[in-house]
Amino acid sequence: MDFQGSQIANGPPAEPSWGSSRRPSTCDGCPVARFCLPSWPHEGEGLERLHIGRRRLRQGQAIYREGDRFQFVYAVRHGIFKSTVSKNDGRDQVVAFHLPGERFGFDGLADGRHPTTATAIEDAEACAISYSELNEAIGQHHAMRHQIPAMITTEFLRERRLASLMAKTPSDQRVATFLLNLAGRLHERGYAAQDVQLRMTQEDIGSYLGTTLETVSRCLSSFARQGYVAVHRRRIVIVDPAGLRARFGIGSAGLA
Amino acid sequence: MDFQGSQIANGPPAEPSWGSSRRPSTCDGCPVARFCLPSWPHEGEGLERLHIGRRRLRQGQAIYREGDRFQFVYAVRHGIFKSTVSKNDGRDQVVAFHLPGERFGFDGLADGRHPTTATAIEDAEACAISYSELNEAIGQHHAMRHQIPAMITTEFLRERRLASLMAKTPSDQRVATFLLNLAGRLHERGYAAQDVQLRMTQEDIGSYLGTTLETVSRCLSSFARQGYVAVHRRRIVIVDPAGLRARFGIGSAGLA
DNA sequence: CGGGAACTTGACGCTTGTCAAGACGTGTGG
DNA sequence: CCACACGTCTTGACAAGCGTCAAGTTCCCG
Repeated sequence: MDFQGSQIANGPPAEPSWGSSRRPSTCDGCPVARFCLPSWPHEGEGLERLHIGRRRLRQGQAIYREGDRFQFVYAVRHGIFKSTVSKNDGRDQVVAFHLPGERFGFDGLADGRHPTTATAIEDAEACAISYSELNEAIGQHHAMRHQIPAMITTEFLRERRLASLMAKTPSDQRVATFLLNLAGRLHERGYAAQDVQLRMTQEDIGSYLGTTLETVSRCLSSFARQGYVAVHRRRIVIVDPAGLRARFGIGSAGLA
Repeated sequence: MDFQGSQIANGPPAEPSWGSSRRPSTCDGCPVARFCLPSWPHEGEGLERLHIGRRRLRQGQAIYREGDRFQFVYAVRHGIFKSTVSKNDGRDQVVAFHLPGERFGFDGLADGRHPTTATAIEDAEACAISYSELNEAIGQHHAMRHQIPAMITTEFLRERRLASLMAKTPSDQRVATFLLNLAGRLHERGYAAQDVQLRMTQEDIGSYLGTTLETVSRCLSSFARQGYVAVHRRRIVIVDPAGLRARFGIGSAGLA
């Protein structure tokens, strides 16, 4: 059973029927709208006038690059994106993964330029929302005055947890936390909770977790030997999530 | 020469005379207003109606704690604050230091509760700004629709740089980056660029950098042996900032 | 079927965390 | 005013975790 199969067997529920078309029309029928939209005002807020562009990207293509002018914020429609910064030794450092329904690109707000490069790690699609239009909506719709800052903060707190995770934490615990968190986020999105298909390379994971691909590989092998998981290339079945959690003292809140 | 002395000799310039009292009256005569206020609208935006409370704290006192309801955002008037999260092993992890003129507390926006504890690491004073009032101002004043999100983003990007710094970076480079960045931030605020008085313990620094106090101490000793700095207890004179920067390939942008 | 990317596994050595002892400065109480 | 205690920092020795290098395997895609 590959990822496609898994998606069909245990994929996102059928799209809810929104009834009206109060939302941007592009969002009707979007399978992840319930993750992307909930923090937005729903009813008659005029949000349907927002222009939402679709961006289709092939594996490895960047949606914006470090230094690009900030114009849009993005929401993942399908596929997975990574945000990277190039370090002074020339190599890229992964600072975040973006799953379907998650938003990214806010980092450009600080000074009008993106400090990161956002790349599709597989064929993917994202919605581009003009920030200036979104900004106008803030003035017109009371509810959004709080929603936008909350949205930004939510996305950034994910990174603070990463920074906190990497401080003085053994690498096996980092990998375990990463794995359980990824499974949790995918589960929220309707995928099997214990059946994770990694879409990123171990090099990306290592970069994200501040370690090397060899260490990631060794940790996964070790988890498999101890019976916590079963690994078949990029497909990972978490046989004993509770045990893994207990082994490393990981609460259900983890890295996001 | 202690920190007080240094402050007098090379302290913040005399307070600018703002002329009008368009700003919140509390901000008149605030020595760090030019760092705290610039991203706010200045002229006739009605901001003078904001209620800004002063909070005086003694060393070690917390201004808010993990789990507290989010009501205010804060600006440092003087002194230094740290933000910490308690890890599952019971120990605290420092996630940020807040210098005079910097703002903190936005992390409560995501879900209405602060995920961190903010503590004064020395006798300090902060301004508390009601978030709901600030939020109202967004609706009324066009310029602020962008300023608030930009402010939030700026403060959070500082943490991303930390996360990025800690990934696969040797500890001496972390300490060097921390030192140069702290010196830079203090310099912007009118203090001597090469004369840093650490207000935090080495344990705090170690926690912040994901290492131990012993390693921090060893790095500082090593820098001193190599002639980059001169260390007298908590006072650090950066004798050769360019050399230190070059030694570790640190650009002028660093950890914030 | 061939080539390359991604992954696995082993061996070795350095970095750094841990434990421990001692020095220094500061505050407190007799 | 001195003595003591405590917090903070320094330094050393040792061990372990993990990064690096290297060789080999599997899988995917052309």
